Amino acid sequence: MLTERQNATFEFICEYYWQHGCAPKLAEIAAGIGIQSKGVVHRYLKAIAEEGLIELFPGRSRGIRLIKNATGNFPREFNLPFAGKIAAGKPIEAIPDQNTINLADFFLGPNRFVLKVQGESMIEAGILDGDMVIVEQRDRADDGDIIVALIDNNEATLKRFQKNRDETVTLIPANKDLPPMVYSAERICIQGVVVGQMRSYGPRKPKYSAAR
Amino acid sequence: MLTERQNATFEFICEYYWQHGCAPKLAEIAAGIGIQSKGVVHRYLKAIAEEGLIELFPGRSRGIRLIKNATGNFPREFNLPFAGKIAAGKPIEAIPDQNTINLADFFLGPNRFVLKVQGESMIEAGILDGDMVIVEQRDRADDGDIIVALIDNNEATLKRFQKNRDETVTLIPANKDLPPMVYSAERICIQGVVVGQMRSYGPRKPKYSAAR
DNA sequence: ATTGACTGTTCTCATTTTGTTCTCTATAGT
DNA sequence: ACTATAGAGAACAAAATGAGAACAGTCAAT
Repeated sequence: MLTERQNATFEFICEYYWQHGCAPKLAEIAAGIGIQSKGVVHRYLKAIAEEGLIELFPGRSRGIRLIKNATGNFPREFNLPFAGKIAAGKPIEAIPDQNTINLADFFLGPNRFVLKVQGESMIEAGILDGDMVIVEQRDRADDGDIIVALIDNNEATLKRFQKNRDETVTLIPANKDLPPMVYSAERICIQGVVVGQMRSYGPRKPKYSAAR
Repeated sequence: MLTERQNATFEFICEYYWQHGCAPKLAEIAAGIGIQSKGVVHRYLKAIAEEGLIELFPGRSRGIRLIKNATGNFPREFNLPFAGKIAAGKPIEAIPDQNTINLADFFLGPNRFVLKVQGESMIEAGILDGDMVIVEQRDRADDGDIIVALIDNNEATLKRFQKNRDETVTLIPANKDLPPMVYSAERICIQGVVVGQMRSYGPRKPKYSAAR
């Protein structure tokens, strides 16, 4: 169990990590939690390491590695170089002031989960069989949103949503072969709204990690 | 675990790499991080190589290859809850032992960058106007791969790749309105292969104060 | 092939920074 | 009084940083 100051130290380290992408040095931690002595910081670090929250590399500068995250800190280092726009017939056009793209901003958010899509009902909206969709849990949607809906508390489906005036809703597939369906509002339970979509090509199959 | 200056060195290399398309030489790195000595730079390079972030080709000029991008130093979790499969007409089917999906495994990798797609030439492959594609830098591709190609060192394009017997290649759009194009192999320079694709719906319309 | 400029590699040396270990003091709470 | 927590600060060893010289391999031009 960490003491109050040890906890403050740990949170400072997490935040520093999040901002800088590397561990702070002792003097920085001291300044960050409002004390002068590096020696005291070192004492705290040993205690935190004892708890298993961090790992220390003795003697090394910034020799701290986070084992567990403080709540809510997203890794800022989840990004890829952003090369610009590609349009048919033109050279790749760089976009100034944006040379990396942060996938966290792109996908992460509260109350989101991932579903793997089976079937081709949304193929004309660019959602293919096997794609992943990121769904934000909500109980209402706007017209035109792609939603995950439960019909009669039984069938799940992925369709475009449209609310009608007469207390009915229409679920519209993006597939010429499938007709839009009209339901009375009570039969439809909105599970969430699709906020993102992703697909992985190539021999490398998407990996899943079991929950800890 | 990199030190502060080693990290600065590494970031400089990454930046230089994506800016110039090749690795910097030692003197350039030295100037870039604000020191005089090539020897010091070399010491840093060995340390970074030790961490597995770059690969060194001894003796060669600009003999540095990036293994990971600037942010892949330390492992962090990047997970979303994985709810299972959704297929039309069935309940959502949970997949045992796959409760979270790791976006890092899905998308991150060496020599990858992101392009924003303009135009609808790949629309039937589920790549829409405005989508992002993750491209892995490579100079060769297999038949059927979706590649980023440079035609006559000028035009960039995103097409499906097919190698023909007679030293030509065919670039095939996924759009009925556009014909496949045949080029002599010398005119085509493969920039990379699409390994992933993603799309973000929104940004969400201003939220009206919805009474839940 | 030979040359010379360039670039990477390997050293040594000096300096600064940083982590580590101490001792000492102070404050609360049982 | 005793103990646990907090903090200051000194002293020291080790790590990190940097300069620069000397050498060797690469590469392009003659």
